[in-house]
Amino acid sequence: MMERRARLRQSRDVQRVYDKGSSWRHPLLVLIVRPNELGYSRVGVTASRSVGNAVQRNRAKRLLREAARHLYPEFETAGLDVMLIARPKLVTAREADVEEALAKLLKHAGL
RNA sequence: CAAGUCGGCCAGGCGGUCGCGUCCCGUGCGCGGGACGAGGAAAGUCCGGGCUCCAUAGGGUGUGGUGCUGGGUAAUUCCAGGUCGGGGCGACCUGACGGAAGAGGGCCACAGAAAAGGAGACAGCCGCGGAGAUCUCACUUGCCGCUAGGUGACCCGAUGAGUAUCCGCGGUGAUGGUGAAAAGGUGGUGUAAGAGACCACCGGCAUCCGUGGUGACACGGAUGGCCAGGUAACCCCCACCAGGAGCAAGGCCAAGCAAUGAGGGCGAGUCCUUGGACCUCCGGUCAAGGACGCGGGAUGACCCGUCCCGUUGAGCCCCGGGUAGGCUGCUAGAGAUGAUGGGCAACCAUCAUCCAAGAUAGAUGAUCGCCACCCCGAGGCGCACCAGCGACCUGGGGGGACAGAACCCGGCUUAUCGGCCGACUUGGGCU
RNA sequence: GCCCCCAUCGUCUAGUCUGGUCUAGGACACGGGCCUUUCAAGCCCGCGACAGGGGUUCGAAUCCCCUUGGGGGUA
Repeated sequence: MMERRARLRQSRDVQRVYDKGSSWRHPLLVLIVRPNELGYSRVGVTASRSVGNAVQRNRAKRLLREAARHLYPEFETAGLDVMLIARPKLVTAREADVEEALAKLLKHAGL
């Protein structure tokens, strides 16, 4: 994943994004975005029980991180807190498909 | 060669590119380099322990667990060996059975006569008592007939017969049927009919003795009463074991609120002694101490007992406020590998060498190439009349499971594409 | 992560402790019929479940074990 400061790690940060952020959906994943005041962007990933067992949840989160790592330069300086939520179909997807889906969502979000 | 049994092992490999976590080194603080980085089940959380905190005079009653035997182990519901029962031709698998004649209670639906301490008579069989034929023969007699004979009446007599049958009383557990289960089996004696009522043999049980074994138990002998249903994964009895919670345990730091709280409610008292002050000087109020009682807490299931606190405030409930950040625990351990020795084995002892994940919105990933492995179908080549076969060659397509450490171990259970190795059994063939 | 609890017709439940009378009962829902001009209500009939597997027992929704799926608590 990216370096530590570019991750969303605190429970309160995640909760703030969930409460106040704007969301965009895709069959593979959901994107939630909220501006922060740090001058750089942070990314968090999550996968609920509905995605599958522990192996499948880890796999889903790794795919999301990998896609976010590749696209991070696109929005690094935008100063946003970004949450990526895995959906069940993500488990069977390829990394390139995930990256494409994330790019599409970021475009919709105006980045 | 075929079929099978048991045990062990692996969980594709190599190399690029881009990344992640921990530690170490260097640094121009931007970063660079190096080492290490999931499993056999990491899973389910079903057992057992370590570790941490809380508690810990004692006694009793419970609750939960275990249950052939002696070992192994830190410990177990685990493991290995033995014993017994069941299954299999066998290798082997599997189960527990402590106790139901050693305490007691409960339950055994339906069916069936009867379902549990010895009961019970539905049918059947038998005895006794009572009632009691049909029919046959003879006697008497009517009719028909020449005779032989036929047919009817009478209900006196005889026989089958006091029989069949019916009723009552009793005997019977052998037979039938019911059921998961009906109180040993076979043969005989016996009897009115029968019955372990008695006898012989067999099976099983109990007690005692002997031999072997640490023991469960096995083998042999004697005696006994003649035989005792199932269920304790129903209560229970016996023996043994178990204090409670869990790393979100626990410790430290920081931050923060009205700083264990400003509010509301509930909440257990009488007596005696002493003291001085006040009052309306009988007495009451106040302070200290004591007795009995009451309330609460600890003894983490309960009771007694013990200890502590409170009885103008212990404690409980409502309401309200704040933090949920960092460090530590955190990985060197019942540790791994090898050798030697002991033991049938599980396992143990000694020595040597080695250090091998520590994440915390939670690291071990993404992608590409090559080579192995498995499957599918195509072409060539070879064999073949065909069907087809092939361990050879060529180039394609597809597949690789179950699953992710979260304090750490030992087990169990469950999931799992496929592959390899070893030991053994049975059957067939060849030498 | 750890610790608990639960699972019965489409839904809510009774029965489970104390095994048999369970072919598993009830309510709502659903389907059909009667009634009504029609609808509703009412009456009658029907459909419909013991999460899965194994064991104990003559017999299991019930007792025991394993698995699966839900729910709750915990700084």
